[in-house]
Amino acid sequence: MPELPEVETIRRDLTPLIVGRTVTRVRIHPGAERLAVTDAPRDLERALKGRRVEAVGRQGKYLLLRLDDGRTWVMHLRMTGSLVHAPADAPAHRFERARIDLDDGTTVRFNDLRKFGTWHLVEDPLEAMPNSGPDALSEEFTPVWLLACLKRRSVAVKAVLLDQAVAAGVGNIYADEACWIAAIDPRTPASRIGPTRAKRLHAAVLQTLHDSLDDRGSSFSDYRDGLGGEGLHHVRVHVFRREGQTCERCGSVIEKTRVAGRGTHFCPGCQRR
DNA sequence: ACTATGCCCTGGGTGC
DNA sequence: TGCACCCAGGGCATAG
Repeated sequence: MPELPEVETIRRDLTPLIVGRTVTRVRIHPGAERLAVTDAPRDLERALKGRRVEAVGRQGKYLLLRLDDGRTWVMHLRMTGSLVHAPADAPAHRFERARIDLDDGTTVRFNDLRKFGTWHLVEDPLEAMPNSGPDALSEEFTPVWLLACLKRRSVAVKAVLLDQAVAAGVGNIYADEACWIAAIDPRTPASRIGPTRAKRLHAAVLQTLHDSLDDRGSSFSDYRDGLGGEGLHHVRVHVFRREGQTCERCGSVIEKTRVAGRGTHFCPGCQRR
């Protein structure tokens, strides 16, 4: 599940390897046609051939490859996607869905078990992510903004954290982790969170994202960094997928439930409504 | 405007 | 061993 720390790790890995490189060929493999959203696969392959990558950016969970014709190649990895830089002769991963050849003889492979990943080729990145709000690590994501978002919603606080219009880049892992760090029950109605707890929750979101970034992300299942390696953070989480284990803060047994349609992990002892 | 639900997709795990 | 079934979930479409 690549969320903000995982996508940012990939961005940092790929930047020195692909910026300044020209795409010599793109192949979207049979069965992966849905990867190409804005154009038919063959058209997208043609449009990308010969383009030079000027910069690799990120907004929330989207990776943004700015090209020399001014357009942006917007990629989303969804749950099981990865982008791995590899030599031309490296064997294809079992779930390789597309391959990008570069002018220095290297490649980037797009691997994606569940085929949920998307590629957009657009003039303006916002076309590909119309519902994206402030990136969770940007200056626009502030305690005041978070409080305002919480105040006007009746759903669970975790559902608000998962809303990409509120804090782009936060997904299921880090929403659970942030609620634990802030000692807030993820089921709490959002509008009941006051200024004090909103400030605490905001700090918790930043903390969990930075902690994971320091570990190059979490590899619970399919996530790989830009070099094919695993992240290290999944062994350092506080609650995510730790149901039945002991809470390190209060000793209670961590529980799992469903919130906003997502598996949700929390400590019933120290996370308060 | 908000909220809930289903869809996309496939491997891995479970139970019989 | 085989098979049916369920689960994982980000973002979007749709319905209420």
